[in-house]
Formats: sequence, structure tokens, C-alpha cells
Amino acid sequence: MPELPEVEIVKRGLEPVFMNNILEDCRLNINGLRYPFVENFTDIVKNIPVDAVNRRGKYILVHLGNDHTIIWHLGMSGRVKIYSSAQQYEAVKHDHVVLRLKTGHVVVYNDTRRFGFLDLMKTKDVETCRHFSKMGPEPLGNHFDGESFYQSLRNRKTSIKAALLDQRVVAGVGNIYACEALYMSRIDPRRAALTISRKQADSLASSIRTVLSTAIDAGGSSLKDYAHTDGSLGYFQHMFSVYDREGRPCPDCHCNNDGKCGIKRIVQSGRSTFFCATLQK
DNA sequence: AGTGTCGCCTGAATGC
DNA sequence: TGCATTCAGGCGACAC
Repeated sequence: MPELPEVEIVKRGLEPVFMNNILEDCRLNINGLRYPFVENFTDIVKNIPVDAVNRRGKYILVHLGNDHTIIWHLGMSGRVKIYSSAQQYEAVKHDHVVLRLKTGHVVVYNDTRRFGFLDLMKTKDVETCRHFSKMGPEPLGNHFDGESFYQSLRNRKTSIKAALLDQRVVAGVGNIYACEALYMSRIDPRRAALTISRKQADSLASSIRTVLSTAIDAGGSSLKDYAHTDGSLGYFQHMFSVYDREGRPCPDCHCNNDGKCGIKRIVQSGRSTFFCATLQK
């Protein structure tokens, strides 16, 4: 799926269209995605102004004027596309949700694999709901620093890679950016989280922030499914140091030249991890 | 309670 | 060409 940078780009695309606009129509072309839609979903959102669009971790939050909030997750293959008018929009396969706004804009949610979802609840319940009650700090916010990060790692027996994917440790990091941040800090993804020193936690926290904000500036990573709300592509995938680069040279050392292979791929808790075994200790 | 494995889906790429 | 297998930005239900 879109990880934090991709979701942030989608959120920035939605914000100017949704703000000061009214959801005039909502069409659900399927009974549910990952979860069934809440009962009366369309009735609750129809003819309601949008108050704000926010992001938390990999979720987009659309706050409505009737004290309800849409909690939107893009799963692995979710895409949001915005058309400036109904005439511009032509339905394609897997267009599951179609929102029409007062200005005529059409916002479409397309999700091939249907791992995403749109939940809907009272705004006052959002913070304590199951999606967010245990979620860790925003990596680009003020509550994420080396000390708190170190504290949340020091009792985890799992690998540092698995810990980074755990949304309770830090919000929004997925498989690509976990690999890239560990590489940037020269930390072996197989190390137990509890062996990470305070100094390394500082470095890794800083790498996470750098990798995520660089990716946002690059418009995110476009692999198979991801594109911006206007259909254009991100280009951070061209800046990967390790992700999806198995067997290719490590950008920062000469491990490929003295008989050892370059970037390695291993599997950790069922997911691919890419790293340089020479540089990452 | 913490941790690892599997399944949810579709489609693209790869292997025989 | 065709069919089977593997794999993919995530997450949650399970089993231990």
C-alpha cells in the first residue's frame, strides 16, 4: 500500500477539493471492501459540508460538518482519483466508491485488491476507536524523538525491522521505508529491537524522518498501483537505496566488487527485507 | 501479552 | 501458447 508519504500526497490532493465543498452524492458500487460499509453510510455523508481533511499514520480522515468523520485506509492497492467534472469521469474496473461534490468534482476510490476501507463514525469517537487507540506517534510530529523511540524498542524481542512495521511503535512506516531507514542508519534489520542503543535510536528516528520527508518531497513511490489524485506518478522509487534492489550494488560501499553480492533479500515475518550485509551492523 | 504465520483479494511476472 | 506458481506499499484473526 501506500505508506505514510503516499497517503500524505493523497491527502494533499483531496484537501483543496473537499474543503469548503459539500458531498452531494455518494455511490457505493460494492457491499464492502476490507469491512462492510457501516449501515446508512451514504445517508450520513450526503449533503454534508467537509470541515477538514487530515492524515494519521496511513489513514486519511475526512471530518464532516455533521460531527462525523470518514476514516479512509488505502490498503495495498487503493487509489484516489479526482476529476474536475462528471463529464471527465469514466468508470473503470474496481471503482468502488464515487463521491460527487457541489462544485461538480468527482472523487473516486479504486481498489483492486479491496484491502482498503472507508469507516465512518462520530468525530468524538475517532481518537479512541480501534484504528487509533494504540497507534504510536507521528514520525514527523513533535512527540517522536530518540528517547521515546528508544523506550518503546527496549522491551521488544522481535527484530528491529518488524518493530518498525508495528504501528504501535511509530505510525505510518511500511515495508519500503523501514528498509530504507535501517539502511540509512546502517542497522542490520535482523537485530533484536531491544539491542538498539540510545544513540542508534536517535539515528534511526532521524533516518525515519529524513526518509519519509524526502519521499513526500519526491511525491511518494509509484510501484504497481500508486498514483497521485491527478494520475501523475511519484518518483521516490528511483531513489531507493535497497528496496527491490536485490543483487544490485550497494550505493555506499564496494561490497559488490570484492566477491560478495550487493543488496540482499531475506524474508522476515513473511515480508521481504532488503539490506546490505556489509554496511548494516 | 508478545510474537510469528496465514489469509484476505486481484493481477503481473515468472517458470515449466 | 497456456497453465501453475509466486509475489506485491497492509492488517488482523489465530495459535502458541
